[in-house]
Amino acid sequence: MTATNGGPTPGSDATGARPGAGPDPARGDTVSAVVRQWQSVHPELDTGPMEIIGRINRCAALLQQAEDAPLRRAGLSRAEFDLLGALRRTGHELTPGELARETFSSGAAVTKRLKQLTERGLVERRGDTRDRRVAHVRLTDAGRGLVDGILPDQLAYETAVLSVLPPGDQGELAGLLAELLGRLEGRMGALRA
Amino acid sequence: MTATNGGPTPGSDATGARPGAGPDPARGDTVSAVVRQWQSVHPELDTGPMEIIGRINRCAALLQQAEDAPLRRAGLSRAEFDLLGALRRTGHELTPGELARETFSSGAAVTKRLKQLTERGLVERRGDTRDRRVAHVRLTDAGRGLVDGILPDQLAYETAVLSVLPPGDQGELAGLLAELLGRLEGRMGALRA
DNA sequence: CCTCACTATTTTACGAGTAAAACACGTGTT
DNA sequence: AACACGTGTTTTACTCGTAAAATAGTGAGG
Repeated sequence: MTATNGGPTPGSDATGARPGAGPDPARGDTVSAVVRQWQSVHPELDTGPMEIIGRINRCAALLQQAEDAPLRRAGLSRAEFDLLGALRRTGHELTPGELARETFSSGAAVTKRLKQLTERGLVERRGDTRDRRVAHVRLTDAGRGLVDGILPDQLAYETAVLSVLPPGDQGELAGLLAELLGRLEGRMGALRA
Repeated sequence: MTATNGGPTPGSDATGARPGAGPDPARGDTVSAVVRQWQSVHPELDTGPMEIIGRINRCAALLQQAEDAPLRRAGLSRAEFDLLGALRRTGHELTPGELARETFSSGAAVTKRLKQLTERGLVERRGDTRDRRVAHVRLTDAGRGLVDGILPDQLAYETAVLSVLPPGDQGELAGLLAELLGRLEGRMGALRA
């Protein structure tokens, strides 16, 4: 997964939405339609969680689809971009293990991506001199150039997509998501510990 | 996609988070740390979109991981549950094509899932009498029982996970997500049309 | 009736991720 | 020194999803 996104496969909703029928902008989103269906079948259930979780999942799916456009133009998947981005933003070499943690993916996935990115000349590896188990990965000049070239486009694209919401709402949304995410991450950390 | 990250597979964040270091509950979420890193490398860029898209992606990844627990106990993947749920909440038979649209997945994926679910005795199919190309799928009694048995657990689990946010914030978040999703879906629909 | 164009569904080939096993090395202990 | 154990990375076997091709069937023209 990309550092930023981490979506399971795109498009799984807790609720299951109705894309078939064209969305009616005046009546709300597809998730609210699904929730109404459930309510009419099981009126006794509290469908509150679907209104948040279903929408987060659906938004993630839609945003990802839209968002990948500038990346794909550069021939990169989101996962690959996240890996390169982790190297770029930390500014120093990272080991495969660190990259896996940084991009929320398995070590095996990182191994495969590094293989491809190395073949494409975007990253280089060198072995650690003290501990020969570990490798150190860094961006090549081409890799750094690619990231720096794509990032502005990517951000501009995302800005455009999000511009359907007024800036005030964007700030509020970012704040609420930060609160939710912070507490979820704390809780997960607590479970692990 | 994500402005920052773009992880397609589960867990991709627009920003690329730092799970390696334990999250510090007091200092914010992993996404804000990633955004700070980007800012220090490229101070001229507007990283605003990452604060929303990165967090949505990351939340989706975390919630899905947590959320799937009750499902897996019943031996169902999220995708399978979505398919069964679509049949349950609409209350009538659906064709494979309708199921694909309803669950936001490809027809091929639906074909595979139907095969498995049919073998497990959770759904049944019958051919249309007029148009022999189309099939009609319905839940068996076992399938309906399974969905009705799981759904309350699933919702209770989701309620517990979301309880890290006070109810007022939950409502606000649901509202903002509904607005975003409604407009995104409208825009996508407009692009298609 | 035959054929062309279109639609619904399934099949095929393949890409990408994961978990678990396999490797390859350090490190502490005796 | 030798061994057991832990850790970093890669390999293996497998699942699942997709895109595109193949299959099957309808319906309008001619």
